[in-house]
Amino acid sequence: MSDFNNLDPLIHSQLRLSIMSLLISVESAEFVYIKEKTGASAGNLSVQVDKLSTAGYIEVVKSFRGKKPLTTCKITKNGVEAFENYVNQIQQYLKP
Amino acid sequence: MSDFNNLDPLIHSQLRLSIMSLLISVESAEFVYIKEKTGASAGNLSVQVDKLSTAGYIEVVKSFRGKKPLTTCKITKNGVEAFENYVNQIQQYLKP
DNA sequence: ATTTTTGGTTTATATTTTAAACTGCTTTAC
DNA sequence: GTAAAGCAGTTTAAAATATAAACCAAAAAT
Repeated sequence: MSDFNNLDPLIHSQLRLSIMSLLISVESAEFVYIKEKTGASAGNLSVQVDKLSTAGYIEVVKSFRGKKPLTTCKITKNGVEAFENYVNQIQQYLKP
Repeated sequence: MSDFNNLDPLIHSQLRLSIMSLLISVESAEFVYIKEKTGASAGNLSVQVDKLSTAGYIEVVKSFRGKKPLTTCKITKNGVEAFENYVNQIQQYLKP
């Protein structure tokens, strides 16, 4: 069984993969920054950030900068693990 | 832009990725064989094979072995190209 | 001869993704 | 000062996808 089946579906998604691979290389990132970097719409990003957060892969903190709302995302230990797992698996499968 | 966006969505899917990565390393493969290797249900496999075929990524030939229907799949030149492209891109993005 | 199996396809349902519309506050323009 | 426009998101609804369930025709088994 060449099982791509156990590729974590929560990570295996265009946008969530972008988010995770951005967050893994950075201490934390603001919503707007992620939005710009990934090119996602605010709505889509909001939903996907929620999913990653619910899964415990990222931590989301809502605060304010001056008077404007500020949403900050940070990958969790679990998130790092899940992402590395995903990468290892897909690398394995797609090995030349 | 760390663009995962141009990861061909036709290939970026659990099952279709399985199918393609199986077909790329083999001259051709029978439906039943692919089904066993990937662990997919017949229905799901049928649909995804259709999509890859419609996209011109694989070629599907329906014949008979003895008296039983036999569906054979073979990756096309376009398919090889698309797959290699996909692999290169994701390798690039996920490079450690 | 009818039941089961094989090799699928079609259709319906569940899930996911994506975008459109909305909210609440702020700043700018008039 | 108040209406219009912007910013930073969220919620909801619609479109697309994936998956499974139901089905079909022929063949094999009982």
